[in-house]
This record gives sequence, structure tokens and C-alpha cells, in this order.
Amino acid sequence: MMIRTRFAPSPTGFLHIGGARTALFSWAYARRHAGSFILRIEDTDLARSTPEAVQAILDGMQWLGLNYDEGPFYQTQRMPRYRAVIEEMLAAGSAYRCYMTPDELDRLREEQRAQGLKPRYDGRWRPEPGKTLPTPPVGMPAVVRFRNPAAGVVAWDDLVKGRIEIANAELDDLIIARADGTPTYNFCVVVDDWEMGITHVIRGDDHVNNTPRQINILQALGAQVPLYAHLSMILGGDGQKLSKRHGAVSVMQYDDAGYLPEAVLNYLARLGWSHGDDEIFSMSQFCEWFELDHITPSAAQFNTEKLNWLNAHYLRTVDPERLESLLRVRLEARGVTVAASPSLAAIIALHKGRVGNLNELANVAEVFYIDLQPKAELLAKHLTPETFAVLSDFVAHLPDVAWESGAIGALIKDCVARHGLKMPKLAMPLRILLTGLEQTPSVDALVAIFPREMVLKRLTAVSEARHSPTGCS
RNA sequence: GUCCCCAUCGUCUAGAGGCCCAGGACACUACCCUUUCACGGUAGGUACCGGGGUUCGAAUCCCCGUGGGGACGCCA
Repeated sequence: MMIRTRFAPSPTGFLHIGGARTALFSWAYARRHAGSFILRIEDTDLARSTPEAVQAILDGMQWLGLNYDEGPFYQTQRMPRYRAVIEEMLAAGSAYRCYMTPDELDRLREEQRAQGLKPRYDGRWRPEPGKTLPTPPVGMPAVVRFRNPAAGVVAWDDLVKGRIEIANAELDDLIIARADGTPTYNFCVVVDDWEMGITHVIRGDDHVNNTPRQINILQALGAQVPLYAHLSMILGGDGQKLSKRHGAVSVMQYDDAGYLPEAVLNYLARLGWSHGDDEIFSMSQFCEWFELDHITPSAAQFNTEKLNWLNAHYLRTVDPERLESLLRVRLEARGVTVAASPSLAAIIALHKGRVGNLNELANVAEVFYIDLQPKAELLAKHLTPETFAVLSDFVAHLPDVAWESGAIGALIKDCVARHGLKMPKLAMPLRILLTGLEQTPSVDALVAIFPREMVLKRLTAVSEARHSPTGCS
């Protein structure tokens, strides 16, 4: 059997982390089994769906590299088909018209709640043998309800949660078409999953309650029931539910924050799924390993620290050229002009193992290209009088030293030794003067990636400053 | 309220009756490396929600409790 999975977001907002994981698992399962991954936009709620949200979802999936084989299909473009199926169901008696108004329904639900009952439609317009239905009010539009089986249980073997059984008595007759004739979510899903030949429905936990209803409709339609896998939810770092008001962010915000898509993907894959002790793996490895039986049924808390660790790892190991172009874009966005020397490639080689994200890398790369003004407090702290002589000594030898880190390192050592000082006495002033930062890579390697004149310039600029009354500029 | 789901270190998880007085990873602490800070290396602390069963034996199976979550829309 050809595996067919789908990701079916509703375009009412951006692609958030939970949706991204659902998409990732659906995608990976299809890839694992050489199946097909389908993207379907569930935009039947005309009031809340927006083209911007559709684009945001598409952008998010593209950034993550979750490519789909079919689609995107839009439910709003399949309306005639849904209407036809509703007509068939009406004719077959598996659906019926209900003339109850929203107000009446509200009142009914309130009463039921007041009595401690589960709010549900009471079936007053449901045709039964021997039952006399009320007379339909003239000129009043009707909704169409599904005639849910009254007895028995609906059961399915959930691929992550195991067997779930729900009594039909718990289910009421849900509306499948609104008074204006448009079909509702639960109905469209069923028709689409059926006609698109979906074999595995991988979706969020919050749909567990919809599943028995959908199975019943599927059965009324004589359709094959797909297999279901319900993923538990992702909680915020504080253990609270992620919502628009609380912590739910677009995957694109991770891009802005300097994360690499492979880090986000690896992190997400590991959130709720495991393959023994494996922590770091590529998506192609993931697609070889991924099966539904190692998905945890319990909710998982999002942990930014671990994501950071993965991101730092990928930053260290990505292809240098790709990293360079990613970084160049970020620097240019800041208005920084990337000069030919020191080369971005050299800066990256020196720093990529030391930063957690692309923005941090941009922060350190930037100092090589801007008009540097080291902070006064740092100058005061590290450019102490005892360092002046050794610094001048170093500067004096600069024009003659071979321009590579080994020779520069040797020169630094000679200078400190001559002045009877420890290494940091020269290394720290150099760091501050050259980058304005207290933490840099090995100072000899740092000096070496600059053009010689630029080092001279940055070092001398402050050698003048030290003659100023405050000792710093 | 009713129905459904979930429950191992702070966090993500391994674990499918003996291999577990519970393993890995992130984070944390200490030490090593060292030219600062990272990286890396080594070591360490911290967990089976509670109570009953079943069994020679339970983190693993069953029941109850507790806690958390989800759903109950002419939203998806």
C-alpha cells in the first residue's frame, strides 16, 4: 500500500512550532515509506482565513524544507464537491435538515450545563421511525446535520495512543453544512481524507475528539477509514499551553533569531520522538528511522536551551559557503558593508565554533567592518600603564613580522617575555583594541586575519589616545 | 459538569516483567585543557506521582486516587 499523509493547517495565523512538528512527522512518515505528502489548506472558515496566513504557512514550510508532493489544495475550491456529497447523504438519510436557531441552541446548551449535563444537540429534527417531526418554518434556512449512530461504540487503534473507544451515546448530530450552505470542518476533512486517499492521518491531540465523528461519517459514506496518529501537544518552556497570547511563535521567528532550519528540525524531531539515545541526526537519517511507534503519548515542554545547543552544533558543522551567504545577508541587513579583507570566510572560520546563533556570529563579524570605538571602560580596564611599553614594542615589530598566526604568536610571546609580563597583559589589550571585545579567539589568529595596515591603524589609534589626560579616548 | 487523553532526573527522553538500587542528552557543579571566553575532555548530583493488587520478581501489567491536559461551536 502506498502511504499517503497530509498536513492540513487552517490559515488563520502563522505556522507555529506545534504545527511545524505535525508537518515534520507527516512529511517524514511519507518519506520513510516512499509515499506521498500532501498539503491541504483548510480555509472553510471564510471569516478567519487570510491569504497572508496561507503565505506565512507556505514560507514556514519552505524555510524548514518540508516539501510536499501534492497540493496545496484549498478547501474553498472544492465546495461543489462537498455540496454534492451532502446532497447524497440527505438523499440516503444519513443526514437531515435542522431548523433550530443558534439562539435556541444556546439556550439548550445553557440549560444542559446548568444541570451538569454535557451540552449537546437534542435531536429534535432528527428523523426516527414513527416520530413526527415539527413543521419546517417557511423561509427559514436550515443547517444539515449528520445522523450519528445512536448506539454502539466507535473505536480505533490510535498509532500513538493505542486503542480508543467512544460510545456513540456521547456523540450528538454534528452540523455538516451551515445555514448558508457552506460545509463545516469535520465534514470537509472527511471528504478530503477519503478522496485524497489519505492512509495515515497524523495530527494534533486536540483532534482526538473529532475522530469518532469523522469515522462515523466515513462509514456512512462507505469510505475506507484511515489510520490515525494523534500527537500530543507541545507546551511552552514554563509548562503552560502555547497560545497566541502565550509564547506561540512563528517558525519564522526562529529564522529571525538566528537559528538554522536543520537545528529547529532536529530539535522538533526529538521532541516527542526518539530513536534510542540518538540526539543529533540529519533529516535524511530521520527519514530512514522515523516510525510512529516511538512517538511519546505525553505532552512535551519546549526547551530553548537544548535548541541552542543543537544550533551551536550545526553552526559549527554547516557548509562554510552556506554559512557565509547566510551571514552576509544578515550583515547587509544591518547596513554593514562587508569588505574584502578581512574576508568573511576567515572570520567565520575563526568564530563559528564560539557562537550560538547567526545573530551572535553577525555581532562578532561586524566589528571587523565598522569604524571601531572600543568602550572606555574596557580600555581603562585592560590598557593599564604597565601594558603601554609592551604594546609599543609589539607595534614596532609589526611591520617586519611574517603575516601568519604562528609568527605573530611568536612575536607576542617574545614581547611579553622581554617585558617580564604574562600573556594576558598583551593579549587583552590587543583584543580590546582590535575588536572592542574581551572574548575573542586566540589573539595570534585574530591578528592574522586582519590586513597588516588595519592592525597598525587600530593599535595606533589608541596609542595616541593614551596620551590624553584620562588615559583613554 | 460530562467524555477523552497523559504521568521516569529541572527539561527532552531510553525503558515493551528480571539486563534498572534506572541509561543518554540539554541545563547545572567541579576539575582538566588554555592567551580571554567558548569548544572539547573527565567526574558528579538530581527521577520511576500516591495507594492497592497480579507475579518468585514491576518503572514496565491491572484497579483506584491525585495531578496535568484536551474536547464538549452554524471554529478549525
